[in-house]
Amino acid sequence: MGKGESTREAILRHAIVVASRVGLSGLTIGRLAQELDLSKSGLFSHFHSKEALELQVLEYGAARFVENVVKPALAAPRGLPRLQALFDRWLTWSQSDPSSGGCFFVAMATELDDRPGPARDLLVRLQRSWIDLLAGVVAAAIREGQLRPDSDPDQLAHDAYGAMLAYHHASRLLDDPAAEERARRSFASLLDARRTPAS
Amino acid sequence: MGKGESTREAILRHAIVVASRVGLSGLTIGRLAQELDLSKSGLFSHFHSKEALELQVLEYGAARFVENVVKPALAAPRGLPRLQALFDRWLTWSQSDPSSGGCFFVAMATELDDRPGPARDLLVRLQRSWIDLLAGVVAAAIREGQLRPDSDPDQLAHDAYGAMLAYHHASRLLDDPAAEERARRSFASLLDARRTPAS
DNA sequence: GCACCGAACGAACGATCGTGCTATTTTCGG
DNA sequence: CCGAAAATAGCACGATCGTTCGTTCGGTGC
Repeated sequence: MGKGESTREAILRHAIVVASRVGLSGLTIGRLAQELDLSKSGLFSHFHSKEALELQVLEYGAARFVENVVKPALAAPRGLPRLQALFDRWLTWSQSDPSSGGCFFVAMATELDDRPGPARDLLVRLQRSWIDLLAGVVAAAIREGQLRPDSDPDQLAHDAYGAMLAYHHASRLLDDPAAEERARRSFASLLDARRTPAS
Repeated sequence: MGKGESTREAILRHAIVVASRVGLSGLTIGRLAQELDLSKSGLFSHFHSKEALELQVLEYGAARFVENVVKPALAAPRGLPRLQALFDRWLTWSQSDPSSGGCFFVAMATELDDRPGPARDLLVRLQRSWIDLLAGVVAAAIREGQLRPDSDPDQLAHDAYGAMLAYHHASRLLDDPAAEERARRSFASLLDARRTPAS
């Protein structure tokens, strides 16, 4: 890995933390340069435009999400255990180090939902594939006979996302100490309502 | 209502629409002035500071929410009907006119959750009182014997908020045409899981 | 008719935004 | 160890940010 590549990664790593807190529009070249002890132009030359920086931040975030949430959870046996592992990792990711501003993608989702452009398009693709992944694991759990066959995988994926968003809201805005417990309860209820009697 | 008061209200009315889309930080004095055919300084003189403008926008949004969601729903008989009316009105409010950027408070919540200051403090108070109101109506439904007595009102309020956030995400970011249907289903499931056999 | 006041305007401020140029330094293969 | 290439710095630009100041204009009370 050349020098340029390593500083580029350092930039992106820090940019994610900043963007989680102040959004992509609040993510400033000047601020980024100052906090990383670089010159504005030196940092800028890695990306050639603000928009390219934003896209790379999104892609880097997605890569980290796959690395820390998806990949480890896929080690769990398919069906319900894998679904539970995904949710657990997801929750852990949302907490992450306290310095980080919660789940990066939650912040991006509400910022970009009204801002057309390549960044929004990319985020939509990423989020769709994540929800589809969730729904796929749900479908597997149905095939395994762990969830009732009339369960709607997309609806469950949608509701699981809602539980995460509610957790984020309660935890980060309202400082509710019971937020994590509530999130786990929400998710457990979603599963219980669909569980087969046998399982 | 004097001249000043009426233009101040026109400013706030438009500011809410803008802020729903681009956030409070994206809400610019210059932009606001341009879109309302005022001079920057003329508009500014109504508020004396950007922060005061932000606070008034939040307060104005809260007043509109109470007017359009809370007050009409309180006309429904207490207990479950009132809870359902609140959710229905809430959903309608989130859709509102298509020009508006979805639920104003959803946008504010994720923007301000990592930005300490008076604006965040005010928003936290507003959101807490809204969730407490929801929980109160749930508690009434329990006393009425419509929901099982072991139901946790705070958890249900929390989950209802999650359903709204998931709706917002699916509808505004993912352009999911089934978003509204999913939101209604989510909320119905929340109630069904807690309904008393008799009701 | 004169004094006053609220409302709005135009111009300017320092700061910061993203973005180009041109040097200068640093890195690294031969 | 040298020279090409990559990485970074320095400086400047037009635009826009929030904010301040002095001024103008229409209306209202005395």
